[in-house]
Amino acid sequence: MAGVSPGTVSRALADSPLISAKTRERIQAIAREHDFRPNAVARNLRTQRTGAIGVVIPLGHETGQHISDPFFMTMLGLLADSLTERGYDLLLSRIIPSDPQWLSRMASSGRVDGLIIIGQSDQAATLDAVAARYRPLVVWGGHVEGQVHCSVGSDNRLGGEIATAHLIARGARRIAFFGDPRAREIAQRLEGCRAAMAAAGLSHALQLFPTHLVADTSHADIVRFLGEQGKDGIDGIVAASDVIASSALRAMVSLSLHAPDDIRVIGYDDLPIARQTLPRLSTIRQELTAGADALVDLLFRRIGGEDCASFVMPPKLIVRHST
Amino acid sequence: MAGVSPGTVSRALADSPLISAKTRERIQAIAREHDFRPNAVARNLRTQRTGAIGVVIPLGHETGQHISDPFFMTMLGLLADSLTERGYDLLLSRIIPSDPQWLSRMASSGRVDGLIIIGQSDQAATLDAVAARYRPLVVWGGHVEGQVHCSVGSDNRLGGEIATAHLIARGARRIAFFGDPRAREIAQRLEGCRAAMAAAGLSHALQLFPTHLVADTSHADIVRFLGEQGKDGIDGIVAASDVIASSALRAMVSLSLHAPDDIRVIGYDDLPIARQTLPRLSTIRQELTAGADALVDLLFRRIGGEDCASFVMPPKLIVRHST
DNA sequence: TTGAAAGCGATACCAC
DNA sequence: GTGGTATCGCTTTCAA
Repeated sequence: MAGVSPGTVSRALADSPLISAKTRERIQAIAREHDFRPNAVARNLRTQRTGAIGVVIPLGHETGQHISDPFFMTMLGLLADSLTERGYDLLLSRIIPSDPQWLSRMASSGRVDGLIIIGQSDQAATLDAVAARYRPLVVWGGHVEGQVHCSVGSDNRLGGEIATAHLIARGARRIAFFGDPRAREIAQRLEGCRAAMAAAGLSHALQLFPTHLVADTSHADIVRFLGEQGKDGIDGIVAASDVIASSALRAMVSLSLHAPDDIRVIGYDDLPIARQTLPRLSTIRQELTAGADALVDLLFRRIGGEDCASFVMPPKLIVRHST
Repeated sequence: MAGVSPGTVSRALADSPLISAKTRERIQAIAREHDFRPNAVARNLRTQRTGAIGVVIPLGHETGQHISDPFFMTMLGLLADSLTERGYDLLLSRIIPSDPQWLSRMASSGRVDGLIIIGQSDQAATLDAVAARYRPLVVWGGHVEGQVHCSVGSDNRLGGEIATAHLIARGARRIAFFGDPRAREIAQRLEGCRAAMAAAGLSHALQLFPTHLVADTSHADIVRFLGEQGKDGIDGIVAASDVIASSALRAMVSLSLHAPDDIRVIGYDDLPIARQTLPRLSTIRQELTAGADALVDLLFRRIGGEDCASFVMPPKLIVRHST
């Protein structure tokens, strides 16, 4: 085309040092003129790197969930900022892991240089299996003893315990836990909740209501549950997330139940929405900004070959007006 | 490996109909055992399709902006839902178009099957140039006569006019427009604002304050501007977005200015945050859900070879308590 | 400093 | 039905 070999063109366009300045100039000029641009896919195939990080949201226990869920969006935004800052793109997938191969398919597809999984869902075993062979993998979620995959998240058990103890301290006795314990983080929060109830001698008074995470479908269920229970059935709700808590608060309004007088409600996450409910939501704060930074940081350390442990952050009680 | 040719393996794993059931079974079994997974990048290279759509946020006029901006995140979530529903992944890039090649590089990199651009920024000319040659491209933003690229967005000029007319109807006379007109949508909103002022014989009383879109850096500027103006300088603010409006409301609080009594404030977008300001924000609603669906729909029609026009949605005045 | 040629890992066409 | 083989578009040794 320009009278040189493809190899030379490649070098010229890559600003390789082992090429004369004038041939480089000439080739770049011609490339610009015919606006030629190297095909990234071919380059990826050859170099075995892509400059993209896969962000995946596994929905093992929850098929209806949308990416536009406030928690995911918050996390996603933070990850996007952090990754694009480092010059990486994000490949976003929502996956319903019907097929147990879902993760290793992503991992060895060659489309990404690393993987960030948001939430373990009910796939902790799969994550462990893949993590054993695929290094550049980090997970937002709960940590347990002996876990193979590297995770970042708050101490969910402690968070659940603090939340419940707070409700008890405020006078609640008949408490319901709203959340689906098939997800590891939720299971840990429930565990903490149980511990706090036991410590107060209230083990018998805990009800588990396995709300779906999906706001739309769960809301009707919540209304029904609260309708049946009334304020005589329960006087406290430990919600596994702010989204669930805010749904519960709205349900209470529609049933003329008042928070905190009739039922005290506490959430988890401290998303922006927690400040916008009526009454404003007491909750357990997770530092998502720090969490996202840690995820990205650990991921790149692992890409670099380093081996690094999970990162567990302390949860923090935020008292507002719903308790 | 299994005693057959690579071609046969490929067919077996792709469930091709021209292969015997038993060889298929046998090969798939072997593949599963050694957990072999085809390399997607190589496949992409050969088939020239990737199953991914690029979503890019050009920041031509605004380098500090983050993806976690509420408008982007809302739009991104809606697009992600819609695209993943159709089995496509999202490749998310934040691009600062210092290099005029930024778009065509993305387009012809072969990494994506189509491109959705969020906001024209100041790159409308580039978009037109690329759209002339690259079909699968749709843009969120403003539409102008003779525009080459296919866009989806609200009628920004009309929206700006409605917003301003509303302020005037509420008694505002000395109005400031907050927004950077280098972005096409903003320029159109400003144009509408000017028209409404002219219609009321108030052309002389319009001030333009070219706020940055970035919340952090602009806030201080807004405080300074409002401090200088005071309530005698202006009695109405037409903000180019809800984010800017909410920043203005907070600035007013810190200056002991009251909305709507001292200064009436109206936003644009009707994001969730508009309902959470104090006082709650009057604004011009854009139907983002419909917009995202339209973007995706038009994109796939264009990928299918169809030619389709821009889509302009009617803006709608939402009156709350800030005006 | 440049050219030739060997892959990267699949798919698809063409014979058999 | 299945096996060979060219090809997708680039990068990168190895020689010259």
